Amino acid sequence: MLPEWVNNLTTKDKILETARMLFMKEGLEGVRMQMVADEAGVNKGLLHYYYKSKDKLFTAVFNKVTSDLLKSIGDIFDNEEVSLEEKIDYAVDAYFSFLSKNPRIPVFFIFEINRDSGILKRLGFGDKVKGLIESASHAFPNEKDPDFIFHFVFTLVSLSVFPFMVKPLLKEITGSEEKATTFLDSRRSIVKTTLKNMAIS
Amino acid sequence: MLPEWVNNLTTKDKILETARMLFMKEGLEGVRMQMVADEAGVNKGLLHYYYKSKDKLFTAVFNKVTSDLLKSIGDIFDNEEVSLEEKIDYAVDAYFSFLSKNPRIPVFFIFEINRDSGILKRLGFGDKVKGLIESASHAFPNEKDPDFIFHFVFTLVSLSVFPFMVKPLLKEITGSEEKATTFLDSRRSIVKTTLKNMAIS
DNA sequence: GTCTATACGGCGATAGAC
DNA sequence: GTCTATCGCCGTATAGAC
Repeated sequence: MLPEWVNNLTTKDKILETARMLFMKEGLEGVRMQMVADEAGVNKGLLHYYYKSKDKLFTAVFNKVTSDLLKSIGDIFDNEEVSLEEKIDYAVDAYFSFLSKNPRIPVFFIFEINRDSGILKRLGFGDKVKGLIESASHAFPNEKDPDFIFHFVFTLVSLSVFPFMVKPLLKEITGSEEKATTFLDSRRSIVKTTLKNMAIS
Repeated sequence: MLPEWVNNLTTKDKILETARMLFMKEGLEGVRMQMVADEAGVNKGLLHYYYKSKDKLFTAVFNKVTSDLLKSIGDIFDNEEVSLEEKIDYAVDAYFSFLSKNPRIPVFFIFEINRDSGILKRLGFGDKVKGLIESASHAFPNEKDPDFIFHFVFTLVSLSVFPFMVKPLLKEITGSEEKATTFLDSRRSIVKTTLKNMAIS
């Protein structure tokens, strides 16, 4: 159930990593401390020893996940000075690749910000995103206005994230996991084309 | 907290409607039977009298929500024989309007299908969606191939639904509920333009 | 149909031995 | 640091009066 590499971590990190996987799938209230202990192969008492309470453990997980998420968006614009077309190809590929490796992050994040609307303020997440948009704008020809940049990135994220979030439905419609994955991949070129159309208009 | 019209319902429906609102925000495990009873202004025993168990109540809610969701997609293509451009305008406006009235449905639905992957099969939801895509395809000039139709509808839904799901983040970034709503509205024309570009290519 | 009282289990959390 | 035992509460569900 757990990936191999988790076994090499310290007990504290092993707990955090296990909790991350469980919380991402089941949400805060769907997870039992006993589950985390069992999955991680450690004693339940240790969870409280290291993280004090379930809420604190959850917050630690949420922080980890959101920092991964922010970094992933930052990374996709972090490429050399090439043509706009190439930048778009690179960005879409990078984002799809991140989502393939972390398919649960978007649903988790979106569920949580809708359930507990204060969480973004507590983490100062709004400012971090603003900084990120700022730096993303450097990837574009500077004649474009800020509003356009924001809409452009927003479209990129919408089109890339949504297919991964509805993958269970795609699996049900297409009839198999493989066909759903194939469809996901066929979306990639649609996203690229759509963004290129948007950039030249 | 509850809308006025709920008071006119039978006790059974009052419970269902209250449960729907709570489950949509908090998820299955985040809701207490006592909460539902208190919000609905009825006795907790009645919840079991009418719905037997929490799980059964939840399933009743999920059924109600998904049938609303399916109907909303069906409706947006249910317009007269006008030009493709007008159809797109109509479809986007109709879908945005539905989402404004039911902003929580997408997050709820997506969270649930990812948490309990068997739920779609149990409800026969895949077939219902396939039938819907079929009927949606009649809204398009018949020279288009089925794959294109599917991608087109998928793009429409992706671009429309995503902004509503991240509204708490938009609120945090823009600084106020009103500005977030304004941004949501500015997305509407982007979605229309994007779809028109896609249709003519 | 509606309400009260209560049974029963599960869960988060702590104390304390090793 | 790790493990066992246990406390106390909370939540679902039921029994039974009205």
